[in-house]
Amino acid sequence: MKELIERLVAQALAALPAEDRGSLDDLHPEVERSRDPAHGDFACSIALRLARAARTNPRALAARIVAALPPNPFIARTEIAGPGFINFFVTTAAWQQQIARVLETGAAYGCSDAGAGRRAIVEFVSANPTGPLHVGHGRHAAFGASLASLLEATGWSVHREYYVNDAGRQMDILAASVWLRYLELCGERVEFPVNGYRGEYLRPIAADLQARHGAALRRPADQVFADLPPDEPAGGDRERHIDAVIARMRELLGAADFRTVFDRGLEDILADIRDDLGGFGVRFDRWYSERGLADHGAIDRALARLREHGHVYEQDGALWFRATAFGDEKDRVVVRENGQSTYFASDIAYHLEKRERGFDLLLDVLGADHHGYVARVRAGLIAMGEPGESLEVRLVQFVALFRGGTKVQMSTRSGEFVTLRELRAEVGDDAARFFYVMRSNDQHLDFDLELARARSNDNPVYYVQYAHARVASVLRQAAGRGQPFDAAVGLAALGRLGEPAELALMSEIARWPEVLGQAAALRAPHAVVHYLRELATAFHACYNALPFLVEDPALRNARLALIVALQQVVRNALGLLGVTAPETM
RNA sequence: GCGCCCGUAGCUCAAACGGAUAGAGCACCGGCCUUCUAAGCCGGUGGUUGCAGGUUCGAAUCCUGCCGGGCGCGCCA
Repeated sequence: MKELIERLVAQALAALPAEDRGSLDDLHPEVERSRDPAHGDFACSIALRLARAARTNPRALAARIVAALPPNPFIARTEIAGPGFINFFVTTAAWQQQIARVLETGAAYGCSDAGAGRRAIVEFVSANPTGPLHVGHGRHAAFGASLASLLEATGWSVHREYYVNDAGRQMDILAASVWLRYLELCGERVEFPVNGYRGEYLRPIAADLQARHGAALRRPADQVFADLPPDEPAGGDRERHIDAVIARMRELLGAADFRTVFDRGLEDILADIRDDLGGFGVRFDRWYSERGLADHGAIDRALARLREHGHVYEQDGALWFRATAFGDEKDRVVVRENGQSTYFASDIAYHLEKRERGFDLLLDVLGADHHGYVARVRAGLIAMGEPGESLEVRLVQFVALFRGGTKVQMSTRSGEFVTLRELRAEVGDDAARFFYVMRSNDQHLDFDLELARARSNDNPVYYVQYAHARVASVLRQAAGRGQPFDAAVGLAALGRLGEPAELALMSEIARWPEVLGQAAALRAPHAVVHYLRELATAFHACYNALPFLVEDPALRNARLALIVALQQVVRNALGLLGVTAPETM
């Protein structure tokens, strides 16, 4: 409906003399839902906007636009109100035909081709494979997955990717940690480094290693720790100590066996993450290896591009990228004095590689603590001759868990409730997916565990799912009475729908394409959650106000068509959020 | 110190590009089940949008300055 009115206004504008259109020819006729029913169903403020540029009276301009409006059977009337708003009153038939449209288009109702087939790569989660996902990653997963679905539903070609940080020091520390746990299993006495990964999850991985390789990777503990710089508890430095442990491990095992341990840790943890996310309904098209980046020469290509464009220089033995020339606050090292490329070099290489793969939109979902990284990577892209706007970053704020009124402390040490897996087990996947995207991604999220698991009317997930199940229940009742829903009869009798509660529900149903389009454009899955609540409210109100299973077959099937349409929209919207739509509750 | 994000009802949060009287949920108060699931509905109380200025027909939204909270400022990853 909104789209229709926008088209009508656009046509009216095109018919106006140039001086009325002002200089803003590209101005989109912005039609929005009226807040106040007295202002009609839709309102357009175009006259107010144009009046400034055209230096005319907005109300007079509005009158000229209205006069130029092509007649349309779905527009009952228009009026000019306030400073120059054009209010549109829609006919009942306009709402009714939306119901027919829902039944015709089904799962596609609400979808659009706004993205025009452009290719987007959505990178999200990308947590280091050094341990299980925690509740913060869960929010990234839920947000990223919903965002990807939103884009797909609005005509984008979407590729979902997880960047696996399988290189670098953190992974070496993981390998050393796995190995030390393995040595313990073999019977060695190990003083576990303060800076190692101390989580219990490494023990099964060490056991896996032992099952596969027996004692082949065992080395005496005194050899391992002989003459190492002391760890922190012994008055030393934790960083130097762990690095020395890693170096010793390499020395004692040799490159090949070091890699064996390293890969065991990486693969086991990655398998766990994959399984966790899969169970959470979050899937990726590709798990992109950071190591592969270097292997395929992507880093070299990126550096070559920077050189070509003359944006690097040498200083203090290192190679620097002139980031300041592209809006960053300081220049960045890309190749260290020791010849190794930096993490930043990998980052820009990865993003260049995304462009090489043909993506128009590089959408990164990152933790809020990574905001400093955005300007840098964009600078890199521009310097390499790629459009800076192709990179779009959405930051996800932190999650605080609450049980009842009290905050759940989330330190790794306390061993309390930290993993996504535990959260899923406690509240269920539906509630978790829903709650994670309930708030705008740039707001801190207070996740109320008790509310999420509550099987009560306070719980918004149940409230929405219940609307879906309730329709299913009504349909079962109808069938049980020997009067199953007859869509043909219902569609033919849509003209019978006109009660206030029915109109309100039809209007909400008609809003879904608007909500979906806007949620995708604004990258705002939370808008879908808010809509779902309002939609469910309109349905529950209708349920209480009117009986559906009435004697008159025409009216009965018309009402059933209405609630079947409602059910379809609830299913479509929940589906985008990765939440199930149950038949019974 | 510099930079980014945030500050809206008692609580948790909405409000695209500046639009009409700032909206929901929870909590609180009062009603509605012999009838399709009360996991529901209806009504009510509740606001100087952190503070002070500015821009204009119009500001929660844009600009400036302050106050409060979070995060970032490595040849770490």
